Amino acid sequence: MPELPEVETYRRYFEATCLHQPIEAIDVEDRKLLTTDYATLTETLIGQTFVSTKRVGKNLFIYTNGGSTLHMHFGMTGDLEYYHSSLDRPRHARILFIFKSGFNLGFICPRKFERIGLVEGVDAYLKKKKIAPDALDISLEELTYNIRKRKSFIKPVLLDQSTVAGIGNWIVDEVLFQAKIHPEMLSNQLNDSEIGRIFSATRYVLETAIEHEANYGRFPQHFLIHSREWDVSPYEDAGRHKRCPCDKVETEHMQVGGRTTYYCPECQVLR
DNA sequence: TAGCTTGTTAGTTA
DNA sequence: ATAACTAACAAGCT
Repeated sequence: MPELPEVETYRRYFEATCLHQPIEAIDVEDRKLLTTDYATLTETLIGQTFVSTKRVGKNLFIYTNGGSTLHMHFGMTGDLEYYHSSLDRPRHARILFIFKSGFNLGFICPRKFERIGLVEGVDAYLKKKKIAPDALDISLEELTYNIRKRKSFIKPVLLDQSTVAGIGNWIVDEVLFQAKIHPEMLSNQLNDSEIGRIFSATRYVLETAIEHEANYGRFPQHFLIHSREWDVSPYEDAGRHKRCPCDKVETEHMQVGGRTTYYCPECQVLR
C-alpha cells in the first residue's frame, strides 16, 4: 500500500531507528531487487552510517556519512521493520541492513516489486525519472499547468508521477471524492475551481493519512476509503461501510485506466 | 482455484 | 517525437 503517507511513515520510522549506526553487512536474498550491483552496494555502504533522509512522492532517499545516497522504492507491498534478534526476522525481509549494534533493518517485499540502489543524486534521479514535485510541496500553479497540458481522464493523470508525485490508486479516489470530481472528467477541461478543489483535497487527504500513520481504518468516517474492500482487522472491519458519507446512495466501483475505482455517483457527476 | 491486487514501465498505437 | 493507453511484471491472498 505504499503511497505517499506510508512512505512518509516509513521515513520517520527509519529516522527514529537507523541513523548513526555503522553498517556491518547487507544481506540480499534476491539481487533482482537491487538497482546497483551487489558488490558496489556493499563496498560503498559497509562501514558507513545513515545520517539523514528525504522523501519525494513514493521515493525514499537516505544519505550516508560518506556522501552516498541510497534510494528505496516500496512498490506495491514494501515495508520496513527494525528488529534485534535474528529469530524476529520478519517474513519476506529479502534485504537486511545489519548494523554493528546488533540491530537489523529488514526491507520487506512480498511481491518483489520493490527496489533498492545507490543513486548519483536526488535531483538527477528525479529528473531522469521525470518525477514532478511532491504532492505536499507542489504549487497550485504547477499542478494546474501539469493537469491542463494533458488530455486524458483526470484519474490516470493524477496517478502519473510526472504530474504530481506520491498519489496512488486509493489516495486518488479519495482526493477526487473529497473534491467532488468524477474520475473520468477530462483533465484539460477542468476549470480553476475544480483544480483548486483537487489541490486542497490532496493536501487534506495526505495530511490526514500521515496523522494516522497511513492506517486507513482510522481515517475519518466521511472518507470514501471505508467503501473499499481490503484486508483489515475485525476492529477495522466494523468501520467499513458501502454507503457514501453523503448518505444518499451506495458508492460504486468501476475500472478507470485499468484500475479499480471507487466513487459516489451522487457526489461525483460527469460534467 | 483462478482471479484479483496498492506501482511502474516497456511496448504498441495513433 | 510525443502522448495515450494496455499489458506485463512477481507473488500472495481469497
